[in-house]
Amino acid sequence: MLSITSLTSADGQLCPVRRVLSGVVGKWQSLILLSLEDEPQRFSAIKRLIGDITQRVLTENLRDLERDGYVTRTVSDGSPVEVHYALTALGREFLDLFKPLIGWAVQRRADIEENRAAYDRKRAD
Amino acid sequence: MLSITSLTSADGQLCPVRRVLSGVVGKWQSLILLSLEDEPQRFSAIKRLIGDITQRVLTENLRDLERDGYVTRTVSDGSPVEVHYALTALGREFLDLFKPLIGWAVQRRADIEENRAAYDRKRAD
DNA sequence: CAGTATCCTTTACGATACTG
DNA sequence: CAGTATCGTAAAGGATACTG
Repeated sequence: MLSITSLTSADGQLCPVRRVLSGVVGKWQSLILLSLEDEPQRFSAIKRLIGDITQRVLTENLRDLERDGYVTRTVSDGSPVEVHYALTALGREFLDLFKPLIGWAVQRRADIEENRAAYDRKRAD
Repeated sequence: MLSITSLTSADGQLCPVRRVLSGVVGKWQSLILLSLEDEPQRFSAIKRLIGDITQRVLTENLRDLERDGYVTRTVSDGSPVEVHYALTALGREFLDLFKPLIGWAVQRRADIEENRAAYDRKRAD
């Protein structure tokens, strides 16, 4: 049963399942995982692929993703160092479920924008 | 092609596709849509089903969901008024793609919590 | 009942400078 | 190169009181 009761919590904390989801569907996390889909990438490559993310925020998000087990972090000794990030099986599992959602957003984007515009036109009267 | 390039933007704005996703995978939106899955609900029923959401935030989120076309809002004349919210086809489409993600989070939750704990143990040395 | 209105706090994020 | 450290801002959300 995937009812809403499995996601609600009385106290001020997110229930564990919501905490899992919020750790991965946020503004940056899914984008970072997507940047690793084809092959492992170095820190600077991820940053370049995403474009509009600051170093600080990327570091922060990568740490959280590593902590939860979505990516691995590998440091090669040398100077300057190279740090490679790669998807784990868990990260790939998530991506496989999330990508259909991206496809849907691409398909439906125009409809949603039209809905929004229509709603705003009505309210403007 | 569902590459990352379809989601990145050079300027400070979210690209349109990311804007769509951010409007629906946030902290409350998916939960609200889930509360409407079986049948339309009144405002107070949604609030009760979710539990930890304030009236202000629920109102705000419902408006945005209505604006984008995920839910309809129907006011019955009477006193006091009854307001019913219901899923649209668009809202249902989203839920159909999002629910597998919830199922996955339920399955994987324990693993992820263990990853987190293991990571924190390492860092504690 | 279904909201508004106000105020306040927290969290995420951006910008920038610095470092092994 | 891959971060850390600091500072500042803006948006989301919580608490509470009020209303047609």
